[in-house]
Formats: sequence, C-alpha cells, structure tokens
Amino acid sequence: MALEHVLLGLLRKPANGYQLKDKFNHSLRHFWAADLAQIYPTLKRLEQQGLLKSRRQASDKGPPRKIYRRTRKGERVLNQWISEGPETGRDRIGYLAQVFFLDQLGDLRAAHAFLVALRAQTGERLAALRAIETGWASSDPRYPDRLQDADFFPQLTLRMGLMKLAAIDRWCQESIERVEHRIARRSVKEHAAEAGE
Amino acid sequence: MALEHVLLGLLRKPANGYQLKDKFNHSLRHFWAADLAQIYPTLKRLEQQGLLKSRRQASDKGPPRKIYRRTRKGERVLNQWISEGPETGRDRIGYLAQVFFLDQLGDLRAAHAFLVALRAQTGERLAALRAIETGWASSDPRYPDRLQDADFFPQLTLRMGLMKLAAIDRWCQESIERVEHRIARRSVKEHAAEAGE
DNA sequence: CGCCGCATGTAAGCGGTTACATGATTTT
DNA sequence: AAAATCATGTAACCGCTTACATGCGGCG
Repeated sequence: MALEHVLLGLLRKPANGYQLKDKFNHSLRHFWAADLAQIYPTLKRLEQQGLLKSRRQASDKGPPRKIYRRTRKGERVLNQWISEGPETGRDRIGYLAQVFFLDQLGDLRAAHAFLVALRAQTGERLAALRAIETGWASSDPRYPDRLQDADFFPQLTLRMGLMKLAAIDRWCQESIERVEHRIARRSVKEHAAEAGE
Repeated sequence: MALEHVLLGLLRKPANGYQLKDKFNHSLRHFWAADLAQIYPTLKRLEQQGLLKSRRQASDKGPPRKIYRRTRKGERVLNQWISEGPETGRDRIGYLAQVFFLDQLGDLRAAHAFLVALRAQTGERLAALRAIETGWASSDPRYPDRLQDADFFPQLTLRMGLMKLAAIDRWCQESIERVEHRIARRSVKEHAAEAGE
C-alpha cells in the first residue's frame, strides 16, 4: 500500500490522525487525497506491524488524541520505499480516456466544449498553485534554493505541479484551436455539398 | 466505475474480451492499464445492466469467442459520462510522494540518484511515444489534422502524453541541477568547517 | 513433448470510498 | 440553539490486482 508509506513520511514528527489529515490537505493535496476513514485503520495496521507506536494524550479542546510516533523499523521501511526507485506508469487519467472517445459524441461542438471546460479546470488549479508559490516566496527569503532540505523537496513537487499544469494548459489551447479549424473546414464542406445538390 | 465507460467507448465495434485487452495494450496503454481478470467480470456486469449484449461465435483457432455489442442504452451511458465534463483531480502520483520525502533519506546523493532514475524512466517512455508518433505520421499522410475524428482524438491523447513527459523531463533536468548545486554548496561548507576546527 | 498465443473465467484479498456513529468544545 | 471544528472510529461496498484453473491449436 502506498498510503502506508506516505503516512510514514509524514510522521517525521509525532502526530495524531486528525493532524495527518490536515497535513494532507495542506501540502500533498495536489497529487494525493486521503480520507480520515482510511487514515485511522492504516495507522492501526502500521502499529500492529511495529512501524509506529502510539500513546494517548489529553487535549485542551475536544476528546483525547492518539499520538503516533515512527519507530526505527518504520524509518527503515520508508527509506526502502524511496530507495526502490520512482513509482511510475500506474497512472489512470480519467479525462484522457474521455478525450480518447470524444468523437463518439458525434458533435464537434460538444467536443470543443469539453476541451474548453478542461482548460478552465486546469486554469483554476494552476492559479491555486501559483498563489501558493507567490505566498511562499514572499514569506520566506530563502525560497526556493536556500530552503532547508525538508522544504526544498516539497518545493520541487510544487514546481512539478506548476510545470505539468502549464503543459496541460498549452495542450488545451492548441487542441481547442485544432478542433475549431476542424469545425470550420467541415462547415465549408457542407456548404459546398449544398451548392452541389 | 471508470473501466465500464472505457469498455463502452472501446465497443464502438463489437469485440470479445481478449480483443479489448489488445486494444488497451495498443492505444490506451499510456494512460490506462487494464487486466483481463478485470475486463471479463466488468463485461458481464455491463450485460446484466443492459448496456451490452453478447453472442457466442466459433473461432478458427482456439475456443469460441464471446462477442459483445453495445446497446443503445450503452451508447447513452457513454455519452453521458463524457458530457458530464472532464474527470480531473483524482490522480495519485506515487513518484511525487517519494520526491516529497526525499530529504528523509538524509543523503543528497541518494536523492540525486532517485531523480536521475526518474529522468531515465521518463526518457524511455518519451522515446516510446515518439516512436509511435513517427510511425503513425509516416504511415498516414493525413496525420495529424486530416485524420478522421475517430483517430484525431486519440492522436490528441498521444500529443498530451508527449507534452506531459517533455515537461516532466524538463523538471527532472532542472531539479537534478539544483540538487547538484546543493551538494556542491554543502561540501564547500564542510571544508570551511574543517578549516575552522 | 512442451511452450506460446488465443480464449474465458473464478477466488482471495487489498486498498479505498461512502456512509454511519459518537461526542466534546468553540464559534455564530 | 445551531453549526463548525476537533477527534476517533466502524461497516458495507466497490474496483482492482494477483493468483489460480481450464482448454484449444500451432510451432519448434
């Protein structure tokens, strides 16, 4: 399981399940979503495997927390996961499957609308990432290359998000144009056919 | 389920499970993997839902085939899936999670090696896509903008793969360089510290 | 004779999502 | 008084992967 490894990575410092969820929402959200209902049982399992240890701790506000701490065995497993090399090629890209079948709508204008919608979504996500970047850059003068390692590598993932979304946006632009040409060409042909009848 | 929709899209023309697997391997492989053990039960379920119909047909070589054909209801469901707009943001990117925690290896040279390996993998996939593109371009003079719609949209997905992998490759390049600078800077500091002792 | 390609399936298990259940504290 | 936030969990279900089971026909 991959979530196991991500939790081990996040537990560089001790934390409880709820805090881990927040960490997901703040830093990893753009390429990894996690649910509390998945986090809790996974933490439990990791403890059973001896990769984590937990202790209860009273909280000022709300019920007591169950705080997990990574064991040395847990560290070793994390290290091994990364050392095994990059996990690539398992991606399933839903919107690309949709694009693949776009002709089956039988309506180029509907296909066009799909691409326009995709570009809008991409633009939103791109704007969100850019906002994070400018915020970070303005709050820390060491951004990006004088950050300490623990922040530098997350910064690299942000940069990857930015570059990928920019590439998707460029693709949307050019694809939309090409579909527009297609529509124009087709209507010319139709007129020619009508004139010929 | 998403595989359901992809199978519906692939069944523009009737086919059996084994052929569908081949279609996956030929055209969708780069953004969607599918297993026979998943395809067969899914086809069965789609038939139970009235989105497909099947008939047995003897084969020259090997056992008889079970050929599925899409019903009008199946067409409607496919259409609806695409019309609901692009499915984005559900992606879990394993290697980015690994990059995120790369500092925890506690060894910049190991992190560097990871990025080099990622770049190598990216390069391989990029080369594979480029080979497909040049093959297609040389075998069909209509490539890319005079292809018929049923080929044009798949061509768009190929182009997306190319652009994304190129972006990842650029990111790898610049990230590797930045890590190298980091290593160099660090060793300078170490020398300074030694001199100071 | 064994292996490969064609062809169809089942069973077990895993990882993840959705929905449900509970309850304290803080904010509106 | 109601809603939001903090906090932990369970149960049911779903989709997918891995492994297993079966069998035909052609090739070396």
